[in-house]
Parts: sequence; structure tokens; C-alpha cells
Amino acid sequence: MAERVTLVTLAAELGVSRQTISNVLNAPSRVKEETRVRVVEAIARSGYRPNSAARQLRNRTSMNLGMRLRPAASDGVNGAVLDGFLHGLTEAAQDRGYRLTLFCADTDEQEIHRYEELLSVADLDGFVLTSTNRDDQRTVWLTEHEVPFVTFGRPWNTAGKPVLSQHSWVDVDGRSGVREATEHLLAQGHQQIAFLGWPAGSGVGDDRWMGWVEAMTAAGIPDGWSALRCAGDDSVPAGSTGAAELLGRGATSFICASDSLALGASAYLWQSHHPDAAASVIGFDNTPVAAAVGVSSISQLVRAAAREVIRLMLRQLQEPGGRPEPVLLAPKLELRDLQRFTQ
Amino acid sequence: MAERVTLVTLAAELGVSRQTISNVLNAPSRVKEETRVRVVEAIARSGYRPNSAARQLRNRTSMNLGMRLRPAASDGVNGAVLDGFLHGLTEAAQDRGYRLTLFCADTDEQEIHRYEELLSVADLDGFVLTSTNRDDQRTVWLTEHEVPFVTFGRPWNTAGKPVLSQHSWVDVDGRSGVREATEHLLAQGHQQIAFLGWPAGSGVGDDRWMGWVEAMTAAGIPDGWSALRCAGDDSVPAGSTGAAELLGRGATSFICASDSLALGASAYLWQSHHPDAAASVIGFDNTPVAAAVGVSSISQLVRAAAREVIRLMLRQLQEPGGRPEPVLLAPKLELRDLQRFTQ
DNA sequence: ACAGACTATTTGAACGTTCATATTCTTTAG
DNA sequence: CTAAAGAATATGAACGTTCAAATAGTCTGT
Repeated sequence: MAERVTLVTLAAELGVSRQTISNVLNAPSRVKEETRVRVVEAIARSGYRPNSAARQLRNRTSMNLGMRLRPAASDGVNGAVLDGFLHGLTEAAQDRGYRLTLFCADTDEQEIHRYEELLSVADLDGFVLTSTNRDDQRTVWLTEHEVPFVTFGRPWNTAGKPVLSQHSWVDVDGRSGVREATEHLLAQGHQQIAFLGWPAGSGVGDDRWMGWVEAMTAAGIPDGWSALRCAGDDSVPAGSTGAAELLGRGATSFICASDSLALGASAYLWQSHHPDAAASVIGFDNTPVAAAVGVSSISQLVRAAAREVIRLMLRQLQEPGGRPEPVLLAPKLELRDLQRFTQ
Repeated sequence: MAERVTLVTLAAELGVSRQTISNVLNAPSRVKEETRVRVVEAIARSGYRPNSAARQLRNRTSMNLGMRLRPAASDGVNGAVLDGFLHGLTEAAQDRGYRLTLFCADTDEQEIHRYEELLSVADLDGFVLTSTNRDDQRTVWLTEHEVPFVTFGRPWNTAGKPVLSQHSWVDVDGRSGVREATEHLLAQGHQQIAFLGWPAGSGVGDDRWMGWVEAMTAAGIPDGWSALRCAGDDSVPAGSTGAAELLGRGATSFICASDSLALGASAYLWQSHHPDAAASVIGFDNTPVAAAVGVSSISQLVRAAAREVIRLMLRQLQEPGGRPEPVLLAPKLELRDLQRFTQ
């Protein structure tokens, strides 16, 4: 077994003191250029790496960020979104020298307990929250305890509208994504464009819905289009049911609030021999399934979002009192040709 | 800000020494029952938690396990499997007081570099490996450096057969799963059962294929069934292509090596007006998509697998010299009714 | 040549544990 | 009543780092 290299052993070998090496790493300006170079070379040669436990003990900082891993959504189609986000987050954190620690919790309340535990036991430096509720208690707790955090998702208040943020967040502008998708269908000549969403009241769902309303209004589509809207739960069957109904009301194309809905709609339309309508379905989240089946979808660009989250987190860690920053990313419309398996 | 509770402050408050409290936690037998109770109560009352950085520094042990997060598979449908595994792993680790640290790597070689780094910097206690290659270099390195690890997936040697394991692993018995699924179709009266898989040579793929061969042989199906096999890449379109070809050769039902293939097969059969054949497709992995669409599938029970991985890991951590243990779990056939969207 | 002002480097202490050893207290036997 | 043995608890040192303060080294201007 190779001997462990520490500040002390390396210092002895070089004939300098611990602190000099420490300074080379943490405050290079304090050290003469010549020694600095000599030390840097020695570090590279010896493979020395500062021990994080010792640093953590001394600095109360662990270079570790925490994130709750949520159980796969009931439906599961959309679970893949957080999967991509997690990957991007790990990567971005790693690039900056941070590590990611996962934990589980069944409820938000339990999540807060885990914060407390992880802070005192493992000195986590901050947390990333993934799905923000209305009047989220977690953000209240974290703010009160002055723990750095960034949310992926806007804070929505009781009225279901985004509130002026007390904290940094990153989100994807669903409204503009849906608007753009609607405009795309309009440009293709569609007029009877339906919106397949969720019951009014959810911040995210209403936001996406508004994108459709805006585009349709702006296009000056004659009256009646606002009835081309259907709300149900977030599932494949709900997509089929909704599509059936909207088709009956004359819809020729469909914007859906999720890929689950889009998948159901597309399958129904195809099977009921409306191939053109089936090809004019646009989903949301750009899940792998939509890609595999060839359904167009609005992509959240989760990798970019993850990178932004880490950027905001580091800003907070560097200047604790800083002003919170909101980041709203534009999603990207992924257009595809529906797979037609019959020749 | 609440004052931090440490061994010293708590000891002072109680009028005992640091070490006594430490013993209550780590070696209760050394301490008089009466004091033990008194200390335990004080710990609960004060909310004291041992600081893990200090423990880590002293013990060279971090209660932290590492796992590489792999980029979502090209296809993505099957990515959900590792997602469920990750969740189960986090949960099981957490229940035993361990935490999970994620990291990224592009290649196996890079992964080994990360092991080295994480071991010296963060004193990780062990690693969980997810996809084992043939003659996996990572397991070689970890064994040589006496680092505890468990793989999810059998070690396959160059011949593509499972080797006598030098290390602990957990895997799902794909062969028996496929055999069971085939037997299920046989019991339903099917004889022309096709197998839609990958090119020969992959350990996992060949193993699943063998399950079909075994069941068909055992059932004494008349000659000719062995031609009802198709191999392609792991994608939805490949499933459709394969199904089309096999249908031409007389297949009435289909066992697939993955849900991607099953999805493609099912969609093709449905669209080409073979609803009965479409309803007799069985996939592998029981992904959320298969569930959503109503395709039957063989489930890997990843949560149970994750729990086993943690159990084996803890065994290794407790007795470092112990004999490696292989665990082969039986998968579970999930039968579903295909969603029929047309009335 | 020397005080004064920097610059560069070193030393002691501390972060919160646990191991090894030392001390104190309790019991038992002679 | 005391010595010895054993049980219970306490103390010093160490893990590897960084902060704060101390020391050594270099330069400037007179």
C-alpha cells in the first residue's frame, strides 16, 4: 500500500512548512512565485490531494450538495426528465469540484428533517430542490436557517402565480414553449388547434395553457377556439380520451401539456385512422419515449438548466448575502416525423 | 443560530467525559447501564449528532458509497431501469446510515481515475458498479486495491459466459424470466412464439435468448421454431422491423429482449391489423412506458436488487476478508391488457 | 548602517472524533 | 482492614487541514 501523502509529509520532503503548501492551494498570492512553482510541481509529482474530511472539519464546508431523489412519478413517462436533470447536475457539480449527495424523503416535512440531519452530520453546503409547491415550506425553512439553495421550478404562490422570488431559481418558460409550438402549427395552416392539459389551478399547467391562449389570440383565430381545450390527469389514457373528445369538436392538431398526454392522443388518433391529426400532436418534456415513437415535443433542455442551477448555487456560496437571481430558460421545439410502421 | 452540540459540550453539561459518550454510541457494553441510559436521554434531548467529518478524519471511513451515473442510453426507454435502481439504492443505503455520492465518467478508464480520486479525497467506503463488461477492468482495479464493491450485473468473461466470481454481485435471472414468459404463452395455446433480441455475443442478450430456447425445447414444439428469431439493435424501429419479418414467418406471439423492441413490435402489429398478435407481445424491463401503453413485460425488480446490493456491501465492510456472494434474483412477469383506444 | 515597512514563511492552536493508556472507583479474597 | 483484581470513567494524542499570530527575510530611504 502506497503511503498516504499529506501536507506534513510533502512539506518535509520539500523542506517547507505545511502552511506554505496550503497557501499555494488556497491563497497563491501570499507565496513567492518561485516557491509556488516548486510546490505545484511537487504536488503533481506526488499525487497529493487535500483530504476533504480534514478540510470539512476545519472549514465547516464539505463541497457537497444535497438533492432529494423523488420516487418515479405514478405515470413514469415524465420521470425521465428528472433523470436527465440529475445527470446534468452531477456533471456540472463535478466540473466545479463539488459532489452530489442523494437522499430520500416521503414528504416535504420529512425532507426538512433530512436537511437538518445532513447539515449537522455532513455539513452539506447547499441543497437543490426539484419540484416547488405552492407556498413551499422547504424554502421557508432553508431561508430561515440561512442555508443556500436553488430550486428547479419557480415559486408559485397560493394564487398559482409566480411570486417575486426570495431565492434563486431556474425554470423553463413553458408558456413561451407552448406559444412557439402553437405558432408552428398555425404556420402550417392549422386553425383548429386544441390544447390538452390538466385541470386549472396548477402553476405549471396554467402557465403552459396560457401560451396556447396567447398564440391563438394573437393569430386572430375566429371565435370558438377556446372551447378546444380539455383537462384531465397526466396519463396516457387521459390523452386518448381527451383527443377523442376534441376530435369530435373539430380539432385538427393538438398541443399537450405532457408527453404522456401526447402519447395517448397520438395513439388514439392513429388507431382511429386520422394519421394527419396524429402527426400534428406536440407533447411537452421531450422524453425518450416521445423521441422513440416519433412524437414532436417541447424540450426542457434539462442539462442547461442543471448547469444554471449549479452556477447560481456557487454564486450563493461565494457571496452569501447576494441578491437572488431568477433564470427563465427558453425551451426548444423538437419536431419529428411520426413513425409509420405500416408501409 | 443554535450552538452546535459536540461531545465536549454535551459531556460538560452532563458531568461526564467525552469518551464516555463516545462509548455509549460505539461500545455500550463498556459503560454502566445507569450512565448509558442517562447519556442516551441527554443525546436525544440535546439533538446531538456525531460529526461525520471528525469521524471520517479519525477512522478513514465516510459512510459514503460511490456510484457512477451513466448517461441515458441512446434509446432512453431502458434508462428508467437504472433510475429505479438508483432510487432503491439511495433508500436502502439511507436506512443503514450510509449516504450515496454520485459521479460521472465517460469511459471505464476515467471511472477508475475517479475511484482513485474519491478514495483519497473523500474516503469513500465502497463502490456500486452498474453495467459490467466482459473482463471488466474496473473490478480488477478495485480488487487489486482492496476496495469493497458490489456489481449490479454478473461478471461475463470473454466467451460471454458468467465466470466464477471473485466478487459479490447481484443480478436478475433473465433466462428464467424469459422461460417463464414463454411458458405463459405456451399455456395460452401459442406455439409459434418468436424471440426478438440482439445479435449473439452479448452476455445479457444471449442469456435471455436461452430462456426462450429452453422453454420451447422443453415444450416439445415441432421443428422450425428456432427460425422464429430475429436480432437487431435495441430500438423501437428495430422492434417493428423484426416483428414484420417474424410475422411473415408465421409467428403469433413475441418475446422481446427489451421494452424498446416490444414497443416497436406491438405498435407495428397493431397498426397492421393483428390485434391478437399485438396483445401477445412481452417485453423486458417493465419500464414505465410499457406500463403506460399496456405492454406486458418482465420486471427486474430493481428495488429488491438494490437492497441486496447494499446488504452485500455492508457484509464486505463488516468483514473485509469475507467470501464474495453472488445473488441471482428471479424477475417477475407483469401481465397487462394492451390499451385499445378505438372503441 | 539602521529603523521602518513590507513580503514571505513558520508555528501553535483548533475543528470533533476515537484509540491507547491512565486513573479512579468498586468489589472480592485473604 | 488491606491488597489485588476488575469495572468504569477520564486524559493525552492523533487524524489533516486552515486561521491567527509570530518570526524571519527583503527592501527603501536617510
